[in-house]
Amino acid sequence: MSIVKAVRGVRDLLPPETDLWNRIESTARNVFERYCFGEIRTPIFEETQLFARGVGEETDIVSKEMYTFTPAGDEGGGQSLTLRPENTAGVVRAYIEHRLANSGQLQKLYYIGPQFRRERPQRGRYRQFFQIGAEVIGPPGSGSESPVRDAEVLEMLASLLSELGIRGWTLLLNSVGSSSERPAYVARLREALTPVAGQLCANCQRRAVTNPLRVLDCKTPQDQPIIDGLPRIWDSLDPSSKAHFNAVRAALEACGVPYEHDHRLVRGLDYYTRTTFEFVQRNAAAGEGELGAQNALLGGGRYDGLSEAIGGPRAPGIGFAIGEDRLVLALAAQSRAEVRLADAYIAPLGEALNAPSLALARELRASGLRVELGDGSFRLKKSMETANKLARAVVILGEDELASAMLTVKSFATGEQTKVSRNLRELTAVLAGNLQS
RNA sequence: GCGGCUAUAGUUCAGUGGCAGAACGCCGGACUGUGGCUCCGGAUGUCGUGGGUUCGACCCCCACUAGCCGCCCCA
Repeated sequence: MSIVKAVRGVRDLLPPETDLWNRIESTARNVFERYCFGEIRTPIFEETQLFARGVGEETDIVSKEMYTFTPAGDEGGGQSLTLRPENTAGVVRAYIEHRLANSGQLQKLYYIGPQFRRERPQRGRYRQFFQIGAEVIGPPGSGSESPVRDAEVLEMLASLLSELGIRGWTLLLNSVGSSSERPAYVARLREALTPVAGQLCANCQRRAVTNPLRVLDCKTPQDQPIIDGLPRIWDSLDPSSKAHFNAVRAALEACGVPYEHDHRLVRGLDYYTRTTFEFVQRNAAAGEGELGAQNALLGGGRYDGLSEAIGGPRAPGIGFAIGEDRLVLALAAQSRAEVRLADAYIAPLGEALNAPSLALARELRASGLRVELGDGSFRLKKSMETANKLARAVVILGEDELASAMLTVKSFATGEQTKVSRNLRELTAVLAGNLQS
């Protein structure tokens, strides 16, 4: 019989790597708290409609990457459901459904959780992947349209990456204009491409027809002079979009967050308007290669029309999604995960000492120490070997110790062995002292 | 979805058409109450799965599966 394995593109996360995941998540929660965001948890699947209308029917995500299924039977049978490929649409759906607009206030929400896309897996890209994201959304009049919200979110991200210890990131910033400016630009771009498309690489010849914006992403060196000569989206923006963008820049400069205005940054989701951004790690010295072709650590932007697209009231907003898998890759390259040693390993000498040893472990653990418990069937030598692998100190509990109420404690750091009375206060003092040395 | 590379011990990897290997890790050894370093010994295994060629396949061929790299796209 063949062994059942995890399906393609998904994986198990095991200790000690999960320590790193937990550290990333608690750092993110901590930062979000300081910016007064609250956590939202939306369902892992939604009506397929939500993504079709929110993310965009023509995007790759919706047209070919979704896990869509139709449950058979009972109530609501036949309804098409989809594992969420991203979380912004779900958050905005919840915003509408719970009438959060009625508070009149800005809503600041963050989420951490798995997302699902059926893409070809490779380094830094999985079919179940984890995103840490946040959204700032609110009705007109709540200030959700203000460029200071964009800048605040970007500044928060810069702080988060810095607190996580991510080095060598670059913030790429652009404006894709409003939902009316962008189609006008695409038309101009298409027109400009027509005479020169024949000189571009094969990829771009296809893109020029299917998705002209993507031509701007081309990395083929020979194409660069031609692409540089194409019209810039900036020149298609109206004065208010330009003013918005300039205000974001001014605020970033005021707080010292470095960025690059990347005229070519276009993003794949239909709902983006005005500000779009990515934080990429492409500096060789900071470990490029760890992320492979997936050098985007996070991406996001403004989505002033999303709520209306899925049937809600006008509710401009801005948000981002961090690829947690990629943060882990970037951080793992900087420091290898290590198994954390226990503060003490209790070694019972003989099975009769198992019970009193568990009682001792309970007390030490209750007082906050990390304690491993041995097994009385082990010989002392084996207990010592095991203890040395797992803990900083060993507490020996044999017949002598039981009779005298004096435990034997040996530090692996110093090699010193002492007798300590079986007293929680004294024991914890000795073990805590050992952690210092 | 398309293209390229890869799959051997728990891990990282050698290997040859004719007995399956190294390092690390693991277990054991004097010692029925003492770890780390060293020494000695041991097991590592359906050589990814299924077919085919051959007297004989871990090796050659085909298919499948998975991983990695790239494309597309994205976090």
